[in-house]
Amino acid sequence: MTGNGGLSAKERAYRDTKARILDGSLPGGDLITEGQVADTLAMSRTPVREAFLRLEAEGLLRLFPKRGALVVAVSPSEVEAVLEARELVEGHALTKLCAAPEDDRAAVAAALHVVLDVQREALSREDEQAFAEADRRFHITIVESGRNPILLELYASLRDRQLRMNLGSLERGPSRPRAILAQHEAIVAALTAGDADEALVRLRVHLDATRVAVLGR
Amino acid sequence: MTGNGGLSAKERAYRDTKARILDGSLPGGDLITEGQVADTLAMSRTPVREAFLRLEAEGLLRLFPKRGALVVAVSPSEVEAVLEARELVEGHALTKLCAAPEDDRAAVAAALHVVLDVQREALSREDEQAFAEADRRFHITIVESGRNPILLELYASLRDRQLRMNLGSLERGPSRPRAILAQHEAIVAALTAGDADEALVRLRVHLDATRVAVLGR
DNA sequence: TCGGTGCATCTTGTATGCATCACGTGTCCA
DNA sequence: TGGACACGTGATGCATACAAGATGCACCGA
Repeated sequence: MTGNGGLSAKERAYRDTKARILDGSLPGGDLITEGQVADTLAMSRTPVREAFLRLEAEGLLRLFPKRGALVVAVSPSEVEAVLEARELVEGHALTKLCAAPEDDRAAVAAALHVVLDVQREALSREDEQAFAEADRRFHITIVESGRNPILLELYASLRDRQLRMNLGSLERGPSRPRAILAQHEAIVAALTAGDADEALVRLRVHLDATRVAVLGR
Repeated sequence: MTGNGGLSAKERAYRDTKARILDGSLPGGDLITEGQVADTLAMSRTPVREAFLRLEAEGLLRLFPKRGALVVAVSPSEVEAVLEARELVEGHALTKLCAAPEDDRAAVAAALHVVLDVQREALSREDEQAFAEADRRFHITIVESGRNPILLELYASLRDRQLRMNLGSLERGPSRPRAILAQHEAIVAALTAGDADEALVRLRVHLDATRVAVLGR
């Protein structure tokens, strides 16, 4: 054991850089270099380079040959694209679930109720971190129920971009978490009833609210 | 100009390896190494390494630390996942299109008719290559009409995997191209009529036929 | 003053060397 | 006979060195 926590240098470079992009300490539009990151993390450029390639594939960086790496800024059109893709993937999972045997639906609904309990508790404690994590868990649970690895992976990348979008979110008052929770509950209610159309409507309401919170329209 | 066609070594490694995976000369289950490919292409391991990482992200390779890279075999469940995702993405574009202004729909339909002409002509010449290219063009055109870069990129990766699936395709008789063409025509007809439900049905028929051709069921 | 040119500098692209790790094999001992 | 273990082999992981492109700026000439 090297004592570094078992993480490879590549993995450290990837996670650290990604975290800094997602939490906003590397703002969109910034031009960063392999050398900078390598120095910061006390490693050579090689693993950093591989991390950059991966981040480019995820759409968080844009690499310019011999120039550097641009932290991609979230544009309104990207927000729209992300939300459209999310609606498609999550909606598909919900539809599939409503057409599935009662037992499957009940199992997922039960899992979602657990997540909602956690989220409610986080809200009462005003623990933003835990609330966001539960939010993530909620949506992932829905998509996972679709049992399609390709769509699940796409969704993971969509959630990452969503995180960044939320940073510049306009609406950040205390009423928003409550609204989110209510929207989640409505989705689960429709799902429990096996009403696919209603579930899709509720999902759309939820994502529309997200768009308004992020874009202001 | 360096005379190498303007392609970086990384790009050559990526394209060459990908091509060899897609055309079957590197069959699924094979274990390849960075060194082999580097020697073959007369370059160092570094660019090959980056190509491997990219291919892993696309789901064509699976990297085993300190062991090598496994060319992933297409499993029946992957076929199902790809086709499900294709139906979702293409169907979404079709739905969107049917809800769009008449002019937009007509423009896409016109583009599709052009592609179909090419495909018909390829069929009459029995030019498999051209037929497959037109097939690709047909579906890409549909997805492009959705104007969502995220979904379009996902779709491109789906098509790549589809290519490999077709290699092991069971049904390869002369009747299959004709059937494909007819299915395409049916989709365009529904689209021209602006009938979203019908278009979705026709799409499903087409993809079901693909599944049967690949999996035999 | 203005536009072109050459250079300093910064960055990535690629090659190479070494350390490390995983696995197969053969040996030794109970 | 069978299992543990040391070791050889081959692969990757990472560091480092060097090559080459891109940029910005000082400098120069008209």
